[in-house]
Amino acid sequence: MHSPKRILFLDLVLSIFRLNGLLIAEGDALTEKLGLTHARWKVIGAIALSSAGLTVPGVARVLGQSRQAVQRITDVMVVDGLLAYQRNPKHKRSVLITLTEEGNHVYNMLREQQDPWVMENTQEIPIEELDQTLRLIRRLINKFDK
Amino acid sequence: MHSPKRILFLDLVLSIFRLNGLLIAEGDALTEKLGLTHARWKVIGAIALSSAGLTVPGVARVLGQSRQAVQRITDVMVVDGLLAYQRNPKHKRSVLITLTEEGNHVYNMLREQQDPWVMENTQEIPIEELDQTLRLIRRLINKFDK
DNA sequence: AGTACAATGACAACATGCTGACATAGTGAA
DNA sequence: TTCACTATGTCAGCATGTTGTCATTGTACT
Repeated sequence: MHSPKRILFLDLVLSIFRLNGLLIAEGDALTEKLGLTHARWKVIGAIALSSAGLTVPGVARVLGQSRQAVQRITDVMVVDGLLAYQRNPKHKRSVLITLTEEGNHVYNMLREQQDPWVMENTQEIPIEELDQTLRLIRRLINKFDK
Repeated sequence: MHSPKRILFLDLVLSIFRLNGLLIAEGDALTEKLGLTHARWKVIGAIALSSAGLTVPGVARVLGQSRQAVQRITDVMVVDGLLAYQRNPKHKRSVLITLTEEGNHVYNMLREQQDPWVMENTQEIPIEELDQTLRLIRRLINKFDK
């Protein structure tokens, strides 16, 4: 009952919770000067990693959040001039989200903060370990995302 | 600058965010019948696992959260009869949190739900992979937890 | 084409996290 | 003992997440 695997898995779950909180704090500290928050950092990051355009529900799916939560954030970011909604050729109502000029500028500044942060926190970690961890995380995501 | 490692790491960060949300949803679904939420079973788990008594700020430190957030949850759980505050011999103001009889019962039922859930979600995953992933996650936690 | 079902936007209610601020209790050093 | 500093409880404001609901748009099947 108290198998090593059970302990290991529960430990992993709690660690995910913990790391999530710490990453949010890191993201907030990192982007404080840019007027960003972790919620906005997440949205910008998701959009930046997507080659094709993303809609609001699309960002929500990437982040594993409700579309309403994302919509609230993007609406504010549009008002703030960081994002813009563009006509979606594939959907009349569901617009595509794009970075405005200012949004791009902020994103570049975000990158300037983010790059040394990434460097600092991955330099002693072999790329193979990152890759293997990401694969397991994704495996779990697929398990629960149904 | 868009190095593979950078992309990999940012992808990992976003995946952590996503898995965190999914795990919370899993936990909520798992404990729905017990009248618990993820915030509450985190607190119950922390208290149940502590041999010595825990204060509110103590729970906060274990979970890596603000004491105010924990205080709000425990106050409600005391009203609901799951927790009780006990005089703390070491501190006049900061009381100890204990599980009531009902709280203990709920914790045991939580375990009964949790065990098969863990079994179901780890049976095809080699223990070595879990272990390796947990080690990397912890490595990151230690990096950020200062 | 028509129709049932899914996806989306919009709004609301609520849960949970954070920080800030203030008063009080506890601790340790002079 | 006294005093500065820390820890705690408490209250408030706010950011961000969830679910629920409803109207509307898209999609797929007959």
